[in-house]
Amino acid sequence: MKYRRIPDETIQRLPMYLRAFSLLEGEKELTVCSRQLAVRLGLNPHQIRKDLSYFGNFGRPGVGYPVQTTARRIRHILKLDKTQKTALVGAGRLGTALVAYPGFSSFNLEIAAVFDSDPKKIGKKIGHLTIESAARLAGLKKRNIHLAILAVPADAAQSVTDKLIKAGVRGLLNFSPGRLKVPASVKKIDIDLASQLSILPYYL
Amino acid sequence: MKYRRIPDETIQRLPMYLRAFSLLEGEKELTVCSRQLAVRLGLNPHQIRKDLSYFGNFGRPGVGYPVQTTARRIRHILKLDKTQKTALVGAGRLGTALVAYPGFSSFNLEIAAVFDSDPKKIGKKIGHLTIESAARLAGLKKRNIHLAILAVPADAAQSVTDKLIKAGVRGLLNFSPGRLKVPASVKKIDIDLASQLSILPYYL
DNA sequence: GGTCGTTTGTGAATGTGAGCACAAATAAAA
DNA sequence: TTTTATTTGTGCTCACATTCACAAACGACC
Ligand SMILES: NC(=O)c1ccc[n+]([C@@H]2O[C@H](COP(=O)([O-])OP(=O)(O)OC[C@H]3O[C@@H](n4cnc5c(N)ncnc54)[C@H](O)[C@@H]3O)[C@@H](O)[C@H]2O)c1
Ligand SMILES: NC(=O)c1ccc[n+]([C@@H]2O[C@H](COP(=O)([O-])OP(=O)(O)OC[C@H]3O[C@@H](n4cnc5c(N)ncnc54)[C@H](O)[C@@H]3O)[C@@H](O)[C@H]2O)c1
Repeated sequence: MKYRRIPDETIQRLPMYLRAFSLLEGEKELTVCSRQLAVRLGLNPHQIRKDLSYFGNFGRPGVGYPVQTTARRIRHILKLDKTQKTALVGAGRLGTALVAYPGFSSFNLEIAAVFDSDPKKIGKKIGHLTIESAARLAGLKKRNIHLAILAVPADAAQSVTDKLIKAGVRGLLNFSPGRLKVPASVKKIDIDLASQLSILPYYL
Repeated sequence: MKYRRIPDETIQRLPMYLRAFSLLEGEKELTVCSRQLAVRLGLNPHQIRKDLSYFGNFGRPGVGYPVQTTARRIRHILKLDKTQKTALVGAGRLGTALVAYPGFSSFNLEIAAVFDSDPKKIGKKIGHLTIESAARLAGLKKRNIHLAILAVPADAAQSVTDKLIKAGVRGLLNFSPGRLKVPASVKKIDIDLASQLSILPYYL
């Protein structure tokens, strides 16, 4: 396999593939071909083959993809073969919903720390985690946490982000609306729920 | 202006433009040029001009875009000039966070009904809304609600979706993971938070 | 060992969005 | 009125993701 630039779009589809392979793993399937997988996921078999081929030869012609091996390799590519700890900042309505969500663990993702600035919330338990003061954000590097979820009000988002980056965070999932400035070395994903919902009426 | 197909990407950027224009409206600005707007939004002035030009001539050369008029026209395009009622199905952790979120109203979006299947929840108040039985979904058409947010567990998602569509819903914001089958006449937007978070470690 | 049906991997073709350059339009100044 | 400084709108080009087509690889069966 020659080197080719890997499209961001391909990376974005990997979790979907991983979810499918994990499911097949549970069903004790040994192999799966791109056609079956495409039906399951509602997309094009060519796309799946090309996506996977960026990372080397996963499958065997005439057979398909070995379920267990491929699942493992995708986990490795996404660095999900080790549990990835994530910090959550903002223990508000959205934040508490996210902490309680069990669906992250199947990807080996773990919310390992929760921060808030509200003195009334600090020290309270949220699941098995204790809400910490935002002043303690600087300690994230020592705790080996390099990812963060941002669920604070928009006007606090930039200052919290700056602190997070200073604390060594290099991946950010941002729920607050409005632009957030981050250096190029930090990967940021924005989820603007109001904007997403605003799109729907257009298609009515 | 000649007819050109409008890219989905353009539509997806319109809420962002609308938010910026609404803000400028509040600041009593009369006009804004694509360059200023681009700085604010962190993107390319050419892109903004091209996007807006799909919908006719918004701006005046040498001056820029009239703030109020343009805000109004974008609202009209997105059909946000009238309040758009939305149903929420699944009054769980995520659902309650969404109902309480005040950020939808600035787009003229309103969560106008909440449904759940849990008898213990039905009848309870959530904000100023009363949680209704999922059996009452069929009444959505009469209540003029054509949009829905899906915040139910994955295994209930498809059956609820089918009911929603039967009830006349034509736009869907789906938070449950896994593929959801909908007819082509229905616009569906998937938000898979676990997948999004799974992408971050790759870039570490 | 040879043939046949199946499935992968990948170079090439296609389609589409983003970026660019410039002409036309506008306002303000000369 | 003419000139100059801006800024829009848009055809064109470029970059890139998706789709296609086919050769090579593989297993099964004879
Ligand atoms: N709730 C939703 O459904 C929803 C939907 C879309 C977007 N959002 C966005 O998500 C973010 C959070 O929303 P929410 O509804 O949970 O808000 P919320 O007000 O319920 O919670 C925000 C929390 O952040 C904490 N906080 C404020 N400043 C802080 C700081 N500097 N450091 C640490 N913590 C701080 C507050 O104490 C509070 O607990 C907002 O930006 C909002 O726009 C929320
Ligand atoms: N909580 C999160 O932060 C989060 C994150 C990512 C994705 N999600 C997804 O969002 C969805 C909801 O998550 P949640 O954490 O709020 O779950 P939850 O279990 O807290 O809430 C689900 C609600 O749906 C109701 N419900 C179940 N079946 C129903 C039916 N047939 N009709 C109507 N209501 C029904 C339940 O009674 C419950 O109140 C899930 O699909 C989940 O995967 C949630």
